Amino acid sequence: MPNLLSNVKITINEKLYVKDPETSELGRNILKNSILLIDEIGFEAFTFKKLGEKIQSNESSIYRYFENKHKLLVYLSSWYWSWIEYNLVFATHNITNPEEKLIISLKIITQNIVDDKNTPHIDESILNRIIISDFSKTLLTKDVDEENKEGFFLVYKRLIYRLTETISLVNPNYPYAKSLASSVVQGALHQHYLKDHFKTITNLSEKDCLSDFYIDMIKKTLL
Amino acid sequence: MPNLLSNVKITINEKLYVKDPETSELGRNILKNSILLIDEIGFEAFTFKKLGEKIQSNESSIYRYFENKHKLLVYLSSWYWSWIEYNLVFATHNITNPEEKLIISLKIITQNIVDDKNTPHIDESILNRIIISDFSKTLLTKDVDEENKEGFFLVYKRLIYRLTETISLVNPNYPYAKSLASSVVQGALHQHYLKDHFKTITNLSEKDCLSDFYIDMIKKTLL
DNA sequence: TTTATATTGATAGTATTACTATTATATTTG
DNA sequence: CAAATATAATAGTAATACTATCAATATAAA
Repeated sequence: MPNLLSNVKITINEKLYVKDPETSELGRNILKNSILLIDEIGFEAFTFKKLGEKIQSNESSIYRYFENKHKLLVYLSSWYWSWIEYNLVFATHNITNPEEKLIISLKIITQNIVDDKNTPHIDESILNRIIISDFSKTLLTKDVDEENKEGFFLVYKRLIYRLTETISLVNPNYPYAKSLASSVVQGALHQHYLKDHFKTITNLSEKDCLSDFYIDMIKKTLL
Repeated sequence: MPNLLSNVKITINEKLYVKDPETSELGRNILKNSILLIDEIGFEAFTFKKLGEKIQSNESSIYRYFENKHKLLVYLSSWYWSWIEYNLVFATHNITNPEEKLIISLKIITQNIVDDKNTPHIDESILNRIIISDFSKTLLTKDVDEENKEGFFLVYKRLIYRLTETISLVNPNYPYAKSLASSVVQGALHQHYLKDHFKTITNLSEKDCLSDFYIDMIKKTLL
């Protein structure tokens, strides 16, 4: 029985691409292999020329899909957050108890990601590593405000709105719901990064689960 | 009466520079104006050539102080975190009540920064803006592990150790002291960034104080 | 005071990046 | 089959991120 996601196409802001990469073989190849190559050599060293070599295609062909690597990264990020949002909405659907809904949401947001076989050209577990290392870079630029106006970060913000609402459902009087929600989403990525590169300043390790930290913190903060 | 800091020279890891910029007029000029220029045009657009033009010096002269702009940013970050650490140690000195010490620490870490007149060539309030926008970029590279081994991030980690200890003093049984400490230090920068660019996903605004959010959260979490 | 040494400035040069433009060649569609 | 579209190949430009060399100048040591 296929998961619902196999019938749901994730829609991305049109301003992020020149030509929709989901509509052609080359486009999907660009998505798939850009994820692999960014993970392999890092976003700074990643270029369209190297990607072209990897997929045996031409640099100029890739430029017909994406204006530059920054927009490709924003595209991949939007894709990722849409996928997380889908999982969140799906997992919390019909859950009426606010506390339970919040705990499920926190788990979805903080969990280790495994590949979703319904999306053959996207490996979510690798994409997750890219998000952990590189998502911040999409926000931390001189053009944020313009790009934000263009809607580049809508999906990300919508995820945070959802979490904010769930927080407010649990405790309507808590005055920092938005800050708490954005702290969790961004902080979870950060803790995963620390786990891999700065083990001395995190309690998270391979074996244990990040949601324990956040569930404990948020329960105490809200109740 | 001069502040103690006017007599304390902030020492930076020697591997971060080719020639110590604090030892010459040109070096101090590089520090001062790199802060201004990065703030002005953003770290991505910042180049040694442009900095050379700004200070009426030569690109090649700047390379004699710093290998590349990444190391300059790590240098500036180390400087910033040293300065914060100094303020923290100074402000919590002789405070024996753990809770009080924690609250003072949180205020130092989350506060809005104003220029410290004891350091004429560094404008801390501008440097703070750079740290908010660009500090993450020093950590999120393919070379983190190597650079971490070289001690590039020691000052930052030491600040987090200090906060961790203070947290453990308040509640020795709390199991996530390290993650909580690193979340606060990193999260505070993030909330400041949201305040300036993503007002809809934070409760922080110009008029109110970020420490309220963190003090509330940490008190509830620890007690 | 001369000499040695270190510092800075000016210029040139290289490899790579981040593109744009053009033309040729496939492939698909009407 | 003709027309339109997508891709590949090549070339070219401006900027970046350096390195190397050499001259000019300042400073310190003999």
